[in-house]
Amino acid sequence: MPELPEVETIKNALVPVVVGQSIVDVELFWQKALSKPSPDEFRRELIGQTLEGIRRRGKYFLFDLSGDKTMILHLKMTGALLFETNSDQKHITAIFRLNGTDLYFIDQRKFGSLWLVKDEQEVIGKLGPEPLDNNFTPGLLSQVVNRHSIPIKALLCDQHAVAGIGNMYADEALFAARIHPLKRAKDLNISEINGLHDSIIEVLERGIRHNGASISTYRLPDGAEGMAHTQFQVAHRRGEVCLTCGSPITRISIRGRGTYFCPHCQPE
DNA sequence: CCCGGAACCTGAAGGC
DNA sequence: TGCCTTCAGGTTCCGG
Repeated sequence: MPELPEVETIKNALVPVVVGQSIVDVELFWQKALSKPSPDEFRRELIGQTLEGIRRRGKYFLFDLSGDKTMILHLKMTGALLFETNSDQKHITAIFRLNGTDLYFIDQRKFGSLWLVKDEQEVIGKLGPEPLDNNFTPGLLSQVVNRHSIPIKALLCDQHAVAGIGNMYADEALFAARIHPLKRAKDLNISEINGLHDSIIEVLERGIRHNGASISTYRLPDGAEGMAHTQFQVAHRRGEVCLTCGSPITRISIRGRGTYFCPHCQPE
């Protein structure tokens, strides 16, 4: 599932290829993916514009255009952005035909979303801090954590608390920090918060270094798989043992999300 | 404030 | 083999 490292990896792969290209045509096959504006307006406004840059905020892609609007895209759970296609691609949500490349927005479960807006804040304005920015300090994390009494796992997945962390990397960060996922956020002490801060950065950066995790449908734009899942200590390791202590990895459900952890390394 | 559940979707996996 | 159910999890919303 695309989380911060996956979105960052895709963005970094797209930039050298598509930035500078102009949009020749836009085909939208799943209209419900488009939150704003209307499909006609979307197509009319995009055609002829140049892609001037791509940024990431949390799990969102922000496409800077030569006009005064920004196209925003979210892959949700099964979305992918691919160059060309391997002929039998199903589930095409949209095709962006550029003057040098065709960019396909593929989405098996059709949860992905698109926007074209003047003010990007109306889409991403409520996101929490970027965990890989310099301003994401232990003190900032402490402020966020102390405001909530929900399980720390649930808080890490809340995009309004910290942006970009999803189910997989939340489990990985908590394992690295040796914190039980059900521990109430505000019950974390200073040293746990400091450790969690460092662990969040560590697991996200490791994810990026390994090109993201191909647990599900995630692919790089050229179709290659990421390797970050081979580094996972607990996430999606159902039925396996902890690489640190040999205890069986346990799976519980927190807020309806599968949560993997080591009960020995992450005691209550 | 916190939680559970539903909704949006499809395909994979498991049970019988 | 095949039908049926459950599960997967990013985000939002709604009710208790």
